[in-house]
Amino acid sequence: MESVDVFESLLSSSGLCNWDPVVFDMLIKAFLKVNMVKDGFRAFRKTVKHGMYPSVITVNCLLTGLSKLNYSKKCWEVYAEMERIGVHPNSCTFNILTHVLCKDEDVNKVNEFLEKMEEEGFQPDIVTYNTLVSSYCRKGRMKDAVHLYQIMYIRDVSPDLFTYTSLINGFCKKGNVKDAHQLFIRMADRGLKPDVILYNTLISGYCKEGMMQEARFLLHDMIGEGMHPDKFTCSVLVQGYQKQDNLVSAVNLVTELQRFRFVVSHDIYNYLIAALCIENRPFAAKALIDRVSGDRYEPSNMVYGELIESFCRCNFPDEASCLKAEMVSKDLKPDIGTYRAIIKCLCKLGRSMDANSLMREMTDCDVPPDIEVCRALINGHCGENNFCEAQSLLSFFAQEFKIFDTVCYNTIVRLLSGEGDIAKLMKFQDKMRKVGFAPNQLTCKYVIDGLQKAVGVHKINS
DNA sequence: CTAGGGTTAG
Repeated sequence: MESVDVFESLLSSSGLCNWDPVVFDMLIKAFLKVNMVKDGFRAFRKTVKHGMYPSVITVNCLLTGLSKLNYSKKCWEVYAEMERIGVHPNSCTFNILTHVLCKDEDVNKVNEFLEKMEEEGFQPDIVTYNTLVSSYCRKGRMKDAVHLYQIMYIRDVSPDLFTYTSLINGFCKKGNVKDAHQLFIRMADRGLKPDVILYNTLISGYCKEGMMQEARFLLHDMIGEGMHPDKFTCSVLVQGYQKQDNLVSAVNLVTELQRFRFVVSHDIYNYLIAALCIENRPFAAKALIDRVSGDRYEPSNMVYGELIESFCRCNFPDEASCLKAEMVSKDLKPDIGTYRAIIKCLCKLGRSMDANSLMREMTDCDVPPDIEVCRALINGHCGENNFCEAQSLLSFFAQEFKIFDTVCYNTIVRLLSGEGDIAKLMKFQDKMRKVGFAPNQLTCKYVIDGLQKAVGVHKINS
């Protein structure tokens, strides 16, 4: 839609000045540069329709864009079009299309295509070989991959880091870290220096096999070589430790990397903090936050929530409240789950009055309480023999928030019945009816129990 | 300087 406008306006304004058809070439490239592949494709078609020829480089950019979106069919359309209008493909074109064929798992077609490429006078180069090797590796066809790797030496196209990364990754994926490492050593013998991606690949292989010591050794090796472990390195190692339920080592690793001032993604911090919270180790989680918060890391709303809930599960409501206050001071809005956790925890620990004020705070912040909050408070007050507060909360929740918790209602009825004060019971019943509570079977049973108790009748049936 | 090839895993 937009490309039509841009193309047409470019076309219409070209009459007003000296212009060069290269502007349309640039337009296509510009679309692709900002990842507007479809617009680039449309602009390409229109350019051709108006009898102009985009450059090979531009067509190659277009093919790359289409290939990345897996629009294979469109790639071949473009290729046919360039033959038709006489834009000669070059080695990049062939490599891009080889990649397309490899992705589509068309092995026979790949060979056919390579023959055609040679007919047109292009020898497969390092990129062509790497594309093929990586394709074999991805499909787990290591024998074919290694065979091609040997052919590269024969044809005097020396394998490079890309080749080795594909092969090492291929072996690792098969669980064959030994061969992967051997290749790594051979590569070094041939004078190639592994880069971060290559280290990551092998480290990931070891992590997948649970060989964390080897993985860690490689990490130190790469640091010793002056390389900077990246997010990828960190995430692979953390996941490796996690797979062995070794959260402590994962946390230690991350703090070590952070001390070295290497990039640790905030996702990793979030992940580890969440994991510690789930394992009910809120103090460790809090310590991790404190240690890394200098690292431009700020816990999100969700992380705070998880931490607070973890403290609550472990019966540390004051630590939880403190964090909640910290959230508020940072203009983060605690959600219902956070409030609910602290309220439940306080009630469980016999501090229902403290929970009350928290409930007031949440309603002041326009976070309406839910039935769980209602139930926790009422049960809490009942447990602390504060029936009065329980009763007033029951009607408060009903009136203000339309929460009618029959379970709580019946609990109070049962307790009042147990006290044997019929007048009080009836007064309560009456009040509750007015705010909208309807008694059910269980309510009636409790009321009858209360009456019997009051008049001293012993139960006949138990 | 210039387009094309290599790393996790959900």
